[in-house]
Amino acid sequence: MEPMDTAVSARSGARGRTRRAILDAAAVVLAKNSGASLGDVAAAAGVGRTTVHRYFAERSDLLKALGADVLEKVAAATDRSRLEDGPALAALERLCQELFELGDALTLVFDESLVATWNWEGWEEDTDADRALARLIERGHAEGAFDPALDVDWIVQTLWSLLYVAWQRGRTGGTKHEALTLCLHTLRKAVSPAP
Amino acid sequence: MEPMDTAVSARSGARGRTRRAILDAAAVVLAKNSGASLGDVAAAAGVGRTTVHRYFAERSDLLKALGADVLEKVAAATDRSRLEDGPALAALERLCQELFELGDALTLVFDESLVATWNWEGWEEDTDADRALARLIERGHAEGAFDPALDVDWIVQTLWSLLYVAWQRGRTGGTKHEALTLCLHTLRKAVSPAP
DNA sequence: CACGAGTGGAACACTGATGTTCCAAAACTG
DNA sequence: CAGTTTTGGAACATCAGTGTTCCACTCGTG
Repeated sequence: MEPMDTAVSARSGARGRTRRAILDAAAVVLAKNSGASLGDVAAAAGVGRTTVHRYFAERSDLLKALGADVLEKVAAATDRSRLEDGPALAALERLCQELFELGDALTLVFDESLVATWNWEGWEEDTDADRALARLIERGHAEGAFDPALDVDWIVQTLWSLLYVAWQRGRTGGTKHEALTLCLHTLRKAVSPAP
Repeated sequence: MEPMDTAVSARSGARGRTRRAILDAAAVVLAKNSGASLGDVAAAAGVGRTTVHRYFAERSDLLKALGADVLEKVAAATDRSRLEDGPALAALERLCQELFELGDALTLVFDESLVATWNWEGWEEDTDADRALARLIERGHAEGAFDPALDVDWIVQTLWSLLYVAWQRGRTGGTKHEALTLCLHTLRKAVSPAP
């Protein structure tokens, strides 16, 4: 009855739930202010500051776990998108929709000072998700569905930045659905070959 | 003997130069890590920490001045772009080129925790530059040069995010010129009406 | 219901950044 | 070159965040 499979597994009921609460709260709080204190995170999670330290000894441990958590979510979203299926453009749009659901988590990927934390820890090597996306884009290029003037890296970065902007928009002004529509619409035109 | 005319004026030779050095260094350092210490900024500017305090009493004063400085630069870039002249798309591309030259300064605009600092200080009301850009986009809509599905705010945000991504690319990988080309190419397709 | 796991809060030492003061050295100005 | 301006650095008090320990409380689960 011990999951303990890969890196981060669901602990026994009570602990697992608290851990999640802290991680989720941290994502929300740190997305707004990457310099927020652990006290802020604790408050947002509805737990005591001591409890946070009980789960993550040091601040950097929390940040590292948060990074791993985001990575896991991205991996799951990528998986669900089945990037190998159907037309490349449609697959990219599926991925976009899935990633959009990650919410504040995707904001973290954009934070320089946050990413720097887990940058010097054997990271930076591409994940499976990164590779899958790269393969999709190459396929799109081969199929003539993607603009050949835009290299893989540029399309990846553009995708993320449009997601970021769309998420910010949903946070302040209009509907999330409307924001996603704009994002997809813009992305489609951006990656399609010039007419 | 008191300049103090408008907001930020050029002080007497020596002082003005030091002030600029600090402001420029702050832009570079804070762009990379918004939580950098004043000591870091001082070191990057090649001045003593005391000197920084001499020009900006509190940290928030430096941040505020930095914000004003960026705004000023954006205003100047907008001005140079002459947004009222010629086709809307061409004008937007001119603006894009000018803003790209701002370098690290444009990264600051993207930093949530930085913007938050000067957000609660009577800011947020649109500047002249904001209005000029909004007018340009509306003109583009009227001329049929811009996609009617994209509202003003979305186009503005997209412009800034593409600039951000392009600048990051220039910082790590390829040429600045190459990055700008990709940025312009993508922006053009993104804002043009769907075929 | 009883017992242990899980928790919150107070108290503490410690660290790094901040902001201030003072003074001697350097830089600029006339 | 004399006099003022500007500067760097040392020393200092202060403060907020961090990380630790301890103890009493309250869950939930058997």
